[in-house]
Amino acid sequence: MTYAFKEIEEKWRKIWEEKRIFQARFREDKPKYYLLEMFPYPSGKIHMGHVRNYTIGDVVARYKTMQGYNVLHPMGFDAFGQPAENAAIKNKTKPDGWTHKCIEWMEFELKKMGFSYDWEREVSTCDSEYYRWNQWIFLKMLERGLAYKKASNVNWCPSCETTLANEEVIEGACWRCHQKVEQKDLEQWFLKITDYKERLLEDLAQLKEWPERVIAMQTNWIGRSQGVEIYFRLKEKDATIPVFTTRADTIFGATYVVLAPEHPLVKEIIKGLPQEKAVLSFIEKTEKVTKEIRSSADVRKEGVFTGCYCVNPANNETIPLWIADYVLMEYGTGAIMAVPTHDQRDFLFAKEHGLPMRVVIQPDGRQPLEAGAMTAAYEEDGLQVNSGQFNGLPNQEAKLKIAQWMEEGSIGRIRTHWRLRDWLISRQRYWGTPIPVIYCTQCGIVAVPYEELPVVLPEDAPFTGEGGSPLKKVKEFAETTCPKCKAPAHRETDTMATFFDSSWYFLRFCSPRFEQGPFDAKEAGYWMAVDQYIGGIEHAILHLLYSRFFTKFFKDLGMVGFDEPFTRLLTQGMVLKDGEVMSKSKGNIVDPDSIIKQYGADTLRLFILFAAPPETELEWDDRGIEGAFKFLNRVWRIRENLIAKADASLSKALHKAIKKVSDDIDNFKFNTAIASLMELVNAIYASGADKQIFSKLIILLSPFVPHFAEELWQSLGNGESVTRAGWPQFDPALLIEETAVVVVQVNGKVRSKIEVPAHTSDDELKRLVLCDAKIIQWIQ
RNA sequence: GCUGGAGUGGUGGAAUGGCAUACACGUCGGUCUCAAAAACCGAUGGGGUCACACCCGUGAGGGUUCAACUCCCUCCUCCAGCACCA
Repeated sequence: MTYAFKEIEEKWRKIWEEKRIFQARFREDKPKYYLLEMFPYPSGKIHMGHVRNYTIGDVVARYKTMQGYNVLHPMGFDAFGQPAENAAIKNKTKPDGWTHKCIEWMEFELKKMGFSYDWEREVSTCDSEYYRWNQWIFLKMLERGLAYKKASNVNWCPSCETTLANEEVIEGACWRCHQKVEQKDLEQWFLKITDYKERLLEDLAQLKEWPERVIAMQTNWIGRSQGVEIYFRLKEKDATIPVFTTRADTIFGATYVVLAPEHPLVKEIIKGLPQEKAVLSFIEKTEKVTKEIRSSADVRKEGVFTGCYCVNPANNETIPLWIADYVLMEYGTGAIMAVPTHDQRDFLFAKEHGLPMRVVIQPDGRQPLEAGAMTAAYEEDGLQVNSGQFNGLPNQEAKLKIAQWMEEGSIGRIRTHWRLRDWLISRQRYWGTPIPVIYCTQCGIVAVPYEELPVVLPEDAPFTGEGGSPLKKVKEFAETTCPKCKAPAHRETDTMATFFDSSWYFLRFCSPRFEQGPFDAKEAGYWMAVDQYIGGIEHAILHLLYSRFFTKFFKDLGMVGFDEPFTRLLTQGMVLKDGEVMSKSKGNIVDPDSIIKQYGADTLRLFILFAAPPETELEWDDRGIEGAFKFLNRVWRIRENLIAKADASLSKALHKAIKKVSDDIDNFKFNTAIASLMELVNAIYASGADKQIFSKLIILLSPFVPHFAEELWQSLGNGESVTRAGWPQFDPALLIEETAVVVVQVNGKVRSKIEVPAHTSDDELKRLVLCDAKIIQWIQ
């Protein structure tokens, strides 16, 4: 017989809901704990990734509650976005209806897992009561010059028919549909995240409880690099080319300068030169080649001589000016000084085109380099040569000295360069937050007045799936009057990127029905920061960087008093089947719902926690789920075999387990926490448990398998819900062993084990060891 | 190329520098049963032995240490992120 999980789970879920047992109240007198899992996109069905993410969070939430914390554990939906729109096009429905149906169904599925959410705080980003605050935040940014519109070359996904932020382009493809991203010149809305680059970088140091790799990824993404901007004057022209370099120490080895084909100066300086035609045709040729092909490593470096010369400001040498496709307009100044001897790319280019080379750094104590004989650039450290007054210095030292020297002589400037670009937020799509701006022929760009928010997304829009924002075609929406001069005007018809919505939802959860602002500063002051955030690694840059940016913005507005929104971060691993990510196309999906039907939610929760540590990938295993189910039944049967008074040794085993489970949950080692409970259960099978010990076991199990634990807890007559039971304390006295097994090694090899009383003195121990028969034969 | 992480039984995975392989799956054996399933008990890294003893063993090779999966050095392989970033 197996336990009746279906009835049990339904029964307790209903009772918990009726008693509003997970409701979080603003109580400044109590220590708080804000536990948050990344809210889902309402696709309609939950998958194993959700189950894993939310089960991990639920264990911690329940554990912290039982420890006496006032826990905030909310849930909501990241409900704007393209899938709803695509579904609408396909099924000829409305995104709104489709989304709400999905939310309803997903809520139902999440509830079946027994997660301890305070559903009264639920928010959906597609509700105007939520997105009006997106608009409010946007206007605040507009006021401060942090939101601006500019024409530029932007990422364009041809299949989603919309622009994309840099962060949304993964290996040259759209993060959502994996189509190749193109470049387009468009006028778009940007957020000036670059104003916060220093703080976004520096404050990473505060995030001591974030995974290192996320810190590393963000550091890379922000991409600070320290160097010098050096000015190369053109010969016989009135122009100067600034180049950026991190290797000022190699300036005396710069034997030519290279511009990116798109460099604005190019067309101007080649005018009338014999090379003009060749240069123009080269530019045309590179334009056709996509960015992706250009940046692949094995492509030959192509280029062309401009016919112009410039002057190396360090040694006043006249050097040629080239154009090459390996120089990128979007990094640095779009121009480089080429040092073929000490940069591998320059080396290849110089070899290809027969350009001069000069060694300026010699390896210390090794065979000196000779430019003509080199087969690769020498990029390591060494001593300066051919470098005027800097000869003989170690290059790292020279790097600083040369930089200072150039600043003093006004031939260069010490500069810091950043990789981070401003965040492109306009999307040519319908299902998102309307950007609250009006265009007036008289007044230009006019903000929608705060009192007119929200700018509501019209319910009806034509979804043909053919080009352009659907909102453009909704006259009642697009046509309006200017708030300033009352003349006819039209609205912005682009909507905001959905990452805008999710950049502050954690603040909304603190006071989800607040009407005077995006959140109540007082309540947010109590609940924030999020003590523990849990979600997928795919947001390591995107969502996590944007949320950090928003938080700093709110701090500047005086709305919050902290710099960072998420104190501790856990990124959970993916759920695999047969070594591959579960996906429809591979047909290897295990549907959580079918597992719940067969074994119950508790078994699913237990398996997913036990099978692997949370940060690593988890291989789905049907036999493993069977094992989890068997374990629960094994626990279940203890109740029928309780004895009057358990052996003292069992009490010790229990206290050991209490310590182990507590420590392990604190450190997210759910798999070993469960293993220690299995050991305790094995001990109970060996010696028999009494009601008191069994009750404690149930408390320890309850964060993992809450329905199961609640049923046993109450059937033992323990009264009030196990969720209110209080986390057990272990008695340190019981953890002290009376005897210890001493392992005796001779020359590093285990030769004997002897059991001695706990406080045996060293001398006594030595004596015992030396007369141990097994040891004697090894110490001759 | 740079950055981060990983490599342990047949499998998922444990191990503050101190008994490598906890716990589970699988397999084998036993109890119960006419039988099977379930349940319960036990065995289970490799070599070796009737059985012990003993030897080998945490990707490879060195090193530190009385003692290394763990620390240091040099490699290899795999995963992830970024990448003609000047």
